[in-house]
Amino acid sequence: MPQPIIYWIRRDLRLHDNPALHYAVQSGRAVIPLFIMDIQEKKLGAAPKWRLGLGLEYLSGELEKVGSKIIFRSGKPEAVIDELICQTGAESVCWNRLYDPVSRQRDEGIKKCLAARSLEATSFAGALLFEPWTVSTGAGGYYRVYTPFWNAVKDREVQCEHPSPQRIKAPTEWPVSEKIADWKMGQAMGRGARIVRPFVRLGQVAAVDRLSTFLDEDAAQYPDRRNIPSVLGTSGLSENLALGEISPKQCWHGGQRALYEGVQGAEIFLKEVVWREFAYHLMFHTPHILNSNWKPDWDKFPWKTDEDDPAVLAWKQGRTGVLFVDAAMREMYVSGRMHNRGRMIVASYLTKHLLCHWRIGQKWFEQCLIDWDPASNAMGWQWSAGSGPDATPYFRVFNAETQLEKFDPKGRYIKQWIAELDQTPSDTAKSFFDAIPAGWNLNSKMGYPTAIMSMKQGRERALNAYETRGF
DNA sequence: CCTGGAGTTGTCCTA
DNA sequence: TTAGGACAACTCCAG
Repeated sequence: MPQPIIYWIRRDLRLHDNPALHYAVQSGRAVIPLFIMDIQEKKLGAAPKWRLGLGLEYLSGELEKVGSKIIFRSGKPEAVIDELICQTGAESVCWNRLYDPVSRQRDEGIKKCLAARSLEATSFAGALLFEPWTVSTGAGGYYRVYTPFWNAVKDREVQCEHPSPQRIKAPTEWPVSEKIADWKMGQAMGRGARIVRPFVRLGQVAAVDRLSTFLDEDAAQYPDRRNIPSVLGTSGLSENLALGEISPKQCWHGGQRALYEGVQGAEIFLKEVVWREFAYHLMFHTPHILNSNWKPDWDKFPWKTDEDDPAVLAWKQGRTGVLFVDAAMREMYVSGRMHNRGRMIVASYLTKHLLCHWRIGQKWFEQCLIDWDPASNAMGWQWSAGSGPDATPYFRVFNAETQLEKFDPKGRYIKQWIAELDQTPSDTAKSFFDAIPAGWNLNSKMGYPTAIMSMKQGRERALNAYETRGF
């Protein structure tokens, strides 16, 4: 009997269209699915960490249906893998690739270590349609602008999906596993976990189900409804894509099918999937996008960096007195997500009206979003702030009041998330006060705050600062 | 190397 | 009421 193979699980919590798992199963060996709690996972934001824990528990259940399970271990990945190899006699390790600089460096090191001992280490493209080094401009560089990137990939052939394994061969004896519950991955969520839980779409089955419903029912109205924050007009799949509960390939093929059938919103949906690819393209080629101004000139811009600034606190707490901003911030706290339009508005407000550094917003999103993704989050914030590639022009300052009239004329979104102004507040709006930390000392009886910064004055101040930005 | 068209998501003023 | 242009300048990218 051949020696077992270790399948290292990272952000690919699915059985369907999982190239590394497929490879492991096809090898004919016994497969040992392994998840490692290493320093990177320990440092995840509160909501993403909690959500990852839920995803892992679900995946473990899925694996059990086909005769397998997850071995949970904590420690440095090299050491953990080494130990598991010793304990099981495995001669091979496989995984789906990640593209952030820290993971890349780590994985490269592990690959070298294993190769030096004549052990097989194989990695696969499971998280992206178009890996960053396979897309380049005519001059051979990477893309800095979305539209040419889109044009470069839109007609590419995308490989078929890998089928789900019907059965996964188990080792004759399972190695010991830690208990994921002991890791307390939801600890930092505090009492928010109970509130957010009903909003989670957990696991590959629900994700595929949502993709089908979206393509069959919602995609036709996607061009208009995706901009309305009070309705589910988007696919809402970011949460599942972030953890690999659905693959971009599944989205791509589904979208292509809809396009072929003449569904109105199909192309926009495909473009959105490619925006995710573009974010990874940028992160791969310019990793500094994650933590400093992509355009270094912006280092001179006088954003406020004090995270304890009362304005920053008001922004985080959804108490700026600007309805659209506050509704969106509360939506994030209660549901673990935020509508795309909300993200643009709160980001414009923080960086332009309040003149606060985009890093403050980026870090807060990293704590709060269950669909948090390093590449998309960084790109989005830098786009809003103006410091990023292909960014919005400096004079484009969102007016949260105008936006409300345009995209929420009946006040439905506000009713969903703001309790104070309402005789009979909605349950979601009330639940905000149950989700937030008790230390914030807020309750729905406090009255809605007056605006900490007027739309007009904030706009003028921002335009001034951005015009004389000193470079 | 040069050239020219284009660049996710807005706002405000004017005619 | 509505439609169109200004708001900057620059970089990107294909040809």
